Amino acid sequence: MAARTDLRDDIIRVAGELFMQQSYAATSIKQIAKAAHCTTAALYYYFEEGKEGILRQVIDVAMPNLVGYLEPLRDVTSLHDLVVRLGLTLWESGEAILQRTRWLMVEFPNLGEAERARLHTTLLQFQKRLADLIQPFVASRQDAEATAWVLYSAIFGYGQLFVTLDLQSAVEPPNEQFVYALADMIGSSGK
Amino acid sequence: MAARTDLRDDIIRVAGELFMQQSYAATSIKQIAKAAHCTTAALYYYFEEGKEGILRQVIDVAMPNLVGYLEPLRDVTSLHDLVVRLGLTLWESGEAILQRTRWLMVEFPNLGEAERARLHTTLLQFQKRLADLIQPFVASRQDAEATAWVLYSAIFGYGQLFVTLDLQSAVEPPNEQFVYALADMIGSSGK
DNA sequence: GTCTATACCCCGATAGAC
DNA sequence: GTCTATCGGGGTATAGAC
Repeated sequence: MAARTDLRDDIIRVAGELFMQQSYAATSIKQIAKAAHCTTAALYYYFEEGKEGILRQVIDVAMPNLVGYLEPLRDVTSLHDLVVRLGLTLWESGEAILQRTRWLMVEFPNLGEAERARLHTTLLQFQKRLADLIQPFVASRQDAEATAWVLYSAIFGYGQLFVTLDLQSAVEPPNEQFVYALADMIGSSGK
Repeated sequence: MAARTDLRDDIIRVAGELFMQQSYAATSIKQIAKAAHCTTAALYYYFEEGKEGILRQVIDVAMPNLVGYLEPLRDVTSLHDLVVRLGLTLWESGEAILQRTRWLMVEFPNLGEAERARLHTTLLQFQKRLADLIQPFVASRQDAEATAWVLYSAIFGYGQLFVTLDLQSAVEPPNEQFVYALADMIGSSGK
């Protein structure tokens, strides 16, 4: 670890880790200061609004860039292909996203209007982009939108059940069966 | 409100409400005492383990009885029928369940081994029961199980997106389109 | 910019009166 | 059974030295 050049960034980083592990309410500024190797007074130098100011910065950084996961899927050749590749991609690299989404869900009641609006925009962008990818394989835009919601909900719900609620520790997670079953269903609904 | 006959039940009830609104960590026993119209000393009379003891009782009460929602669906005549009726049923009366599930998700890191195991059992029972209902309409038990996971994940994820993350305040929720799109996909995968 | 020292409050918990 | 009174500790936040 190099000599500290930017304490402010360190604070946001370690505060983010603590918030996600323990929730905002359960994390004290003394903990944050200790983890960032400074004192609470230093926190107040960078964040005049105190703990809430830190939270706002952490939320900014935590907003998931879901749309990025869809870029590599622009060349899919069928609905079945799309679902399978999206499922496998998310399964490989989606734990970080799930973590952050879980956290945003936990803190949702603490979020201000502006942050809620940003989160909604992010979620809706993903659904629209997903509908764009689905559109070539279905009859209408309305079908594409509805199919996108189903796909989104299923993947999201599966992640919440098996990762966030840790069902994967209780039963062997049916990852492949799930993805292929979903792909069969969605794929067979195309034109 | 009648004269208090059972302070203990009152404590569990109001503590549950506070925990679900604010999370366990953010709720103090002084708040609980005030809401239950008693002092903190009285809490310790009923709950020797203090705040954690109260949490355990609240969790007991909060465990969602998901399986109950499936009882009225024993006479479905097709997969399509099953999905539509389950979707509509949950949409009518499922907010309370979603609330409690959201809360269990928030508190999951605080849960002990025993509570986690009970939660997992509850979730898995629902999936098995769902697979039982699906089985007559598909080729194998394995298909029924996989379909049950897809259905469960989709409904669960949809609820989390639109209710817990309050997407319903940002866009008109596509409830009917969603249910019928899901029913078409799952229904067309039967035998 | 970062620290020491401290103010003031609410936290969870308990002893002992009634 | 329920209360009053209180303890020790950790919470957020700040003033002022360096």
